[in-house]
Amino acid sequence: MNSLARIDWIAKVPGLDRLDGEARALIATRTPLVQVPKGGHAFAAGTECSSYLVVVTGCVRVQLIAENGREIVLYRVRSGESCVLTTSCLMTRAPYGAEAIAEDDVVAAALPGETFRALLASSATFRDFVLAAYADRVADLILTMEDAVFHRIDRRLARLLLARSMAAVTATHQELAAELGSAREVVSRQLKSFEKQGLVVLSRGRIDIVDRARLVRLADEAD
Amino acid sequence: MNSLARIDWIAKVPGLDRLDGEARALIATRTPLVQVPKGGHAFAAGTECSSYLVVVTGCVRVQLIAENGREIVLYRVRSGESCVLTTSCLMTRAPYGAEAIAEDDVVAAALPGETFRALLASSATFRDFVLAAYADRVADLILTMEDAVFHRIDRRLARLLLARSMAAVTATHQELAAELGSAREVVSRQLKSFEKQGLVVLSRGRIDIVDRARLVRLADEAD
DNA sequence: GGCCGTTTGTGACAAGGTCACCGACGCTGC
DNA sequence: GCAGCGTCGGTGACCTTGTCACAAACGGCC
Repeated sequence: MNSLARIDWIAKVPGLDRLDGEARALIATRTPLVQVPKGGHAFAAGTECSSYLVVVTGCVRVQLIAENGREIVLYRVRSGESCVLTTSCLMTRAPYGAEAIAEDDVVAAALPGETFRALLASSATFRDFVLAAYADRVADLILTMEDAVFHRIDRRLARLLLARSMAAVTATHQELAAELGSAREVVSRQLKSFEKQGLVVLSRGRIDIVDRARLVRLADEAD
Repeated sequence: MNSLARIDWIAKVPGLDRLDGEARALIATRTPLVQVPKGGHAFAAGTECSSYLVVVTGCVRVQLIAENGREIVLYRVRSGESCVLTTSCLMTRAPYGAEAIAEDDVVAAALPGETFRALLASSATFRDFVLAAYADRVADLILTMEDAVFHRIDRRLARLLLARSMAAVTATHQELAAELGSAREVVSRQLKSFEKQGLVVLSRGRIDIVDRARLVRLADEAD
């Protein structure tokens, strides 16, 4: 971590690189970098939740989990993005069933509360950064909501496959279902149907897309 | 409006009343109060969207609308709350299908962009206000999402009826369906079933709750 | 009363979620 | 090789929810 802190990581983080010099200096001196190993919970019980987290490298997946085990992915937090959920979580004390899970080994900057407040007071560029982060998250949430509540599962699955692949997707049906907030059986059936239509070829843990054009047409159909 | 502006409305708005004197003075002098009549769109096309809106009196309903006409209510904005969606909308330019509709005659304070930025720079209490507003909205969104994606319609409807009523709810089945993001027929069927179980009595535009205790039990059942 | 728009009821069907259970695959250790 | 085991995928039955088409009931208003 020390070796990481010594190089100017701030310049390499999209968003943070646009901060003014003073803010960057403050962050560089006052902000510990924390690491979360792949699969680890980024802000589950126990983590000190009193800081404003900005992802430096890696990707964090934020998802809802129901009591019966069903899941849905709300959004992902990547380099230069901030998990505003953490902050909201602190401020409102509402314990919703959301989890943040590291999809790779993640390095994040953890701005302590006082540093966060000091930066907000002193730096216009930092304020813009924070507000933009919130705006993006809210937009993500609403898009996810719209998709989950209004759209058919076949379109959503088609879009997910397209978004995830060059030619093939490496994922279990269970993982795809959790992404969409659906059930494994539903995804399995839908994929079988795609296979019958000649859109994909299925094998264990892997979906090969053989007719991308038609899959795109399916994904784009109005509804 | 002038007569409204002359009295110290700020003191009466929850949240804003905790701002420091300087911030209150700035808001009082620089912020026009705008009115939206009942049923009007609070930030649809045409409204100057470049300001930060805080509701003074009345209630604004924010909802998603699908192409096929289905709707779902995301959250409501009441006195002292801010529709951060507006701000997000500005910043990200993502045109999602969200609408804000006045449920009563609404009066809102429209902080112009420069005033908003000036207050953020000068007032710690204002910053807290804005961040808290965001946090609340995000929490609302996530709770709504959890409910819509994971929970059964009978529980959700029961809870909605309970939340809306002392003894009776005045609403059409269509309105209840739009609140929940479901379809009118589904709500009608469900209400009929409630009636058969002796929980409610139905009449046109009105649902009378006759066995509140059992309705509560239904709403609280795990699932 | 008759007309008209709104609200509610209903049956048939499609889509999606749940449950139970099985079989197929891939790995590990022998 | 192969036996055992855990994960992954397939399937049928059934239930809930959403969609469609239409009809009946209600409440105002001439």
